[in-house]
Amino acid sequence: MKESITDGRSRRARSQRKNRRQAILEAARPVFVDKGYHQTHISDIIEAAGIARGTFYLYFDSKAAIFTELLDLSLDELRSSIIGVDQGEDAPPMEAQLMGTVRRLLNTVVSNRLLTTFLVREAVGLDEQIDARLKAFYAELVSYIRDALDEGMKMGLLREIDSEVGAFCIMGTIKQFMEQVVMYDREVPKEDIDRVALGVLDFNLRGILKS
Amino acid sequence: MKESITDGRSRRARSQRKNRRQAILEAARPVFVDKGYHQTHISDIIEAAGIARGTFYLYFDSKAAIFTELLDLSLDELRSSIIGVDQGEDAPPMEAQLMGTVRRLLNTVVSNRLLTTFLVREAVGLDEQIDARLKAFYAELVSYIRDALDEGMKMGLLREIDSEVGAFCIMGTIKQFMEQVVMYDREVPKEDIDRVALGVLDFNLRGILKS
Amino acid sequence: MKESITDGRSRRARSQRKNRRQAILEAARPVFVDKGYHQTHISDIIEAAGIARGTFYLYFDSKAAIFTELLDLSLDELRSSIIGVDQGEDAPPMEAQLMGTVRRLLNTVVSNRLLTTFLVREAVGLDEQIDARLKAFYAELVSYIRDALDEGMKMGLLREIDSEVGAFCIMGTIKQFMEQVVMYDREVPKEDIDRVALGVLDFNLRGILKS
Amino acid sequence: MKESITDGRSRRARSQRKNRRQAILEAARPVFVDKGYHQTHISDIIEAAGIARGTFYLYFDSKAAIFTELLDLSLDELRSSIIGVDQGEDAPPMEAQLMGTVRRLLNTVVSNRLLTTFLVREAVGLDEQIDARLKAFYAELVSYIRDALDEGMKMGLLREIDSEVGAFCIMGTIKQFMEQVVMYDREVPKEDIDRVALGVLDFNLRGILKS
DNA sequence: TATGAATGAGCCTTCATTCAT
DNA sequence: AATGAATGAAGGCTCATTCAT
Repeated sequence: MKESITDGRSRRARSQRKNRRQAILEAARPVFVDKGYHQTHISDIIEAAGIARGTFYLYFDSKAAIFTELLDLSLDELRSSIIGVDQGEDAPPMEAQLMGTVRRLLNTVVSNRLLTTFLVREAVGLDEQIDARLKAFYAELVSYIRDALDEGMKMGLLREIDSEVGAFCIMGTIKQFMEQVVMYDREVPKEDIDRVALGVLDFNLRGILKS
Repeated sequence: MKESITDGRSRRARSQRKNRRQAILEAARPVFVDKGYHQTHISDIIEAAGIARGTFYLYFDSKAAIFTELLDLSLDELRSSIIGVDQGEDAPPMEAQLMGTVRRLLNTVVSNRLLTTFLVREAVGLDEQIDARLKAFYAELVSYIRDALDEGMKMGLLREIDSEVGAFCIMGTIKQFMEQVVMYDREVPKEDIDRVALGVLDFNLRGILKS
Repeated sequence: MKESITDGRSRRARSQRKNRRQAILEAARPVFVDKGYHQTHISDIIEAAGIARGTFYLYFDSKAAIFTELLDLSLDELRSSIIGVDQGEDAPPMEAQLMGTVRRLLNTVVSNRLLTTFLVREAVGLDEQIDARLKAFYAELVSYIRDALDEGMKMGLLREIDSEVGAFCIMGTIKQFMEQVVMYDREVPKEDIDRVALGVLDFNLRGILKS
Repeated sequence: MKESITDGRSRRARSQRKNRRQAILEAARPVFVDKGYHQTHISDIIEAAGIARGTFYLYFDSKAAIFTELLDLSLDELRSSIIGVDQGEDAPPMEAQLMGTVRRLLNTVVSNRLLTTFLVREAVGLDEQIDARLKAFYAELVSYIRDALDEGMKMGLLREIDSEVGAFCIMGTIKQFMEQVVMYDREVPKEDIDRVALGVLDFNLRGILKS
């Protein structure tokens, strides 16, 4: 009896469940962003989500769990805004491609300030697992950049530099940009982003030295 | 009467008092570095320092207070390793001077890993005051770099770039370096530092582009 | 939706909540009476109430809060045993009326020794707020008595005395009686109360002087 | 050698010691009065006395000890202002004598507000020993009054009342007066005291009833 | 599935007292 | 006798998590 009608029900249920999870996640995000991990209490989350205390634990194992999940989501979003630069590696000139990546990245950062905040503000020390996550993400990014640099050198487009060092320098400029965005949380006009993106790109490409 | 005996006594007392403070400070530093602010309990500190609970509060007002002091010390150390580059602005060639600064900075970072960890790991969200401290420090640094860039441009040594953007890009490469150092907390040989410092400098000066 | 289910549930919840509060209050009262404010620890209260530490803070903000509430309750009980003397001011002879009040008051005091103890033992100095509460209560009482005296004088029933002074003298005899009751915490037989009440009344009415 | 000169020294020493004790006591009194027992910390006392922490414990065993001593002093002062009424029991008319006592008592109270505060404000619950002290004092006072009443009745000067009840009623009016004095800690002019003392006496003697 | 009352481990801080100098 | 640094027991309160309904 119960089983017979389960199909429709459980579908709905499952979908509802997903929605609930999603809703809680979305409700929690700005809270975490606003108050930081430690200052965000379960009370804040359930209040923001409009659910009861117990309900929260129906969908998430712990405070750390929801935070980690949120972090992962953020990382994925950011990741996907970068990856894809490789696609169509054949034709477009190197510089244009890089410019595209940087611009895309910065735009993602700006339009997802909440997301970015995690990566910048909640850096390390919360939880072993979270630490590892972030570390891995950045390592991945650096590795990705390094490969791109190696490729560029092989193609004769780039100077012969220590690609490891170059990669994390680039990583550094990007992170710093993210931090700026997070810190001055005013609205940033599109053209400003472009100007800065261009500046960052220019810096990374040519450095500061004349000629 | 009180004053007459006090001289010798209080001198000793004051000196001892300073020593105690210093000792507690030094004992607390690695604990904070190791476990992070939140996971460090007063118990850990007093155990490390070999003092009683109450003694701690004889020298520091609170956990936040000792942490802030430690942070300030770190900031000062780092600051003093940077500032001073301007001195003798007349003769030494720009590049050499910059190289000196970068090398000095990186060396400071490496040889004070504990110190560096604060600046990188405990970034934000602990305490309004601590946040402000860090923010101010980095702002100061960026401002310092920007001035140097403006000067360099005026002297015709540097390309005409957005000095604001350039400054925080450089800041970013430095911070990233610091992070690397902190994360992989193996011993780093001097020559490696030099290699990387050179790499970072090279990156900042010439970027990655050929020619 | 939330509201629709809430009706029945929350009613029960609210009622239970009230019960819990009440239970804690009742459990705390004898503890406070027995050990005094400062010697009563949260541990004592929760032990007496048979609840967990956190539960206490679910219902009361602090130790001071529950004490204040208990005090207020006591004051109210006592107040209500006094006020009402005015009612039916037309017929009953002054003396009988007063006798009634005094008897009622003393009876309240005796049958609520716990209550009385607060007013006598925890006098002052615990907390600004608590102090103010007590002061206000006694001021109110004195004022009430003074008005009654003034009325009595106007009606020609009482000697012309300084009603202010008279009022606090009466207040004093009452408080002293309360103190006696609290101090010798043996059971007091009804007839004793009556005897003493009569004695107090007699004293207040006629003083000690012959004729 | 040491012993030979000890006479003079130890005399001076003993005298100094006495002075120190006295000085600390006097310094502590207003602090206790101002802040109450619990809010007065050893720090406050030694600061007021201008001595070192350890020195305090050279003269007093504990916080409770100095408080108790201060209390005893106060009680003695008050006691001595009352007792003495008996002296010259032969001639002076009862009323005059009583009036004298009351006036003397009230004056003592007013001119020793610090002293009085102890008896009123720090009433009970601090310490078993202190409690007992106060209880004993008041019991003694009541007993003294009761005896006087009994005497007065035997002499045919007073109405036949329950001397026990009468005694504590009188005690109550006195205590209430003390409280008033303590609570409104403005300066009270001599003539006011007299007026009130007269009022209190009048009340105690004749009550409130006409004729 | 949802609720929210209950739990209790854990932590920071205070302050009377001791004791080496 | 005087000092004041050191001690450590003790207590109020928080908050993530559980569980009966």
